[in-house]
Amino acid sequence: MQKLKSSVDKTFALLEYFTPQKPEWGVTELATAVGSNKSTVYRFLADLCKLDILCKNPQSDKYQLGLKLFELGSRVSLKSAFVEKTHPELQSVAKDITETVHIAVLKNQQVFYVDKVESPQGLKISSQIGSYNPAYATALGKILLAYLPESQQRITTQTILAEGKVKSYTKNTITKSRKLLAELAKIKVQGFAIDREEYELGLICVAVPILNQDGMVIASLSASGPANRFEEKKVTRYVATLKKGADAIQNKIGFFKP
Amino acid sequence: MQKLKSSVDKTFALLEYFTPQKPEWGVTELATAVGSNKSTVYRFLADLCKLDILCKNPQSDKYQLGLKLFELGSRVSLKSAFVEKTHPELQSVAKDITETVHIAVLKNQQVFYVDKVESPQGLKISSQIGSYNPAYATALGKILLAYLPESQQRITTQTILAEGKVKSYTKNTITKSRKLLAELAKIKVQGFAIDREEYELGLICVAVPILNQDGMVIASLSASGPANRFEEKKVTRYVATLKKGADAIQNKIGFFKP
DNA sequence: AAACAGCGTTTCATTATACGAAACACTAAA
DNA sequence: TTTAGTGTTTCGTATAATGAAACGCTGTTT
Repeated sequence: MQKLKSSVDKTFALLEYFTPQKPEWGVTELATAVGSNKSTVYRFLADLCKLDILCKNPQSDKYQLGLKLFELGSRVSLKSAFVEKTHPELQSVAKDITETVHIAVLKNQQVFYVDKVESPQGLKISSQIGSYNPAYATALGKILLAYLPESQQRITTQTILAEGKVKSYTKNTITKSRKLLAELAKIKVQGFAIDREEYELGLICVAVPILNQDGMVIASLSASGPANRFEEKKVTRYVATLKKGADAIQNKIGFFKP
Repeated sequence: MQKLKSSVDKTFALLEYFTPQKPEWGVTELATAVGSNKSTVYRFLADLCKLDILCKNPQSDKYQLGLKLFELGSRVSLKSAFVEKTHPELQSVAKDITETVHIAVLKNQQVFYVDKVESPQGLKISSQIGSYNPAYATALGKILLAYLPESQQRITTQTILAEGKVKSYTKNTITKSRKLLAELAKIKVQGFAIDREEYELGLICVAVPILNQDGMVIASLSASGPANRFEEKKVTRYVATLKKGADAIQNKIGFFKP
């Protein structure tokens, strides 16, 4: 704490100590933990308490995170804050692969496109941020399904493939429950998903998962383009690049709980 | 801002300006809004940005609340210990009733909104998690007051309705102490509270209590929407659904210290 | 093309405020 | 009663926050 210059830094450095593992702190113990003076820490805690950023647990008489922080946290616009963090990574992946890169989440059991960086090449897929695509017919979607907790996976795939709702977009589209579950199992083993013209003829897409600290899938990252540009050896390279990108994103937003 | 002494105060005074109504601020406009110097505000924003408490929207090039704040908000025990458990129940109640569902607690003698699930219908009330509303003018608040221990109830209602503090939000708002106490007694007998346009014209809200194992009220659960959708017979059904939800929540949280 | 206006950002001398050692006020145990 | 552990307050000193002004940039107007 002594090396930090601004009060803003010091304030949030203190708040960082209030973790789920150690949610309550007394003045003295926190002061020794941060290596700072008792009265300095006391003033910070008292100030933060006045603002409800912290509050005192009456039982233990120690400080803990307060309701104001809860309020401020609820105000954060996740979409913009999230994209803000991940967009640069998409850019560097797209630059490396030179194909269009997407990041998507599962929403209403469909693939929801959160952000994209377009391929610099002339021939590229058209897609719309904020739009939906079927989960069973896209690499992004299959990743999101594959990494679902098993209990959820069964229910979700059954709902998705329910009679009358399935559509064969191409001759490659997976429409049978057994085939899809087998595909999902395979995807989880190999660590990436590939969509070989299952949604649109001539279009191939490779996707990898983005997991949080608890190993839960929170999003998927993909590269997609015309089939002729996705030979086997290139796919291997793309997957490696995508994984690096997914790692970088995980480190930036690792705590995120959907 | 000029009257605030500590940097902690100044920091959070600035953050307060980032509301759902105005989530983005430039340096100059925020400086004039708080009545402070441009460079001072700039330094605060830049510092907060470095910590991810704020971030810059690349489109507008303005500052907005960042992911770190979301993370800190998620760490508040209220959220980790309470909201995470109760949210699924809110969802199922909201799905059944198809109106916006809120859960709230009493804080500083006001209604504090802890969580919500919005109505799927187009016309719905706007509310902000983490914000406050007057207890005497809302169904959620009247429930929380009605189930207070008698000794506390007298003091609290008197404080709330003290001269000069009461506000008639609509012609239906209860502002007299005797009327409010009678209303609270009635609520406790019938087991639910209803706010018939007492806070906002056109808005009706029905609420039931959530009690802990000791029979103490710890929160209230409500459904609210436009008056025309809350006919008498529907209210009866809503109350039944809310009570089922409240029961489920009680079983999940068992013992909770408010 | 030049001048202007409006931003965000940087600089730097001034001064307000954050700092820490020590004292103080409790509480609980020895 | 003493001791040791809290949280809290005090006050002279040191440092970090401050604001006017300048800077650099962008887009618009003349």
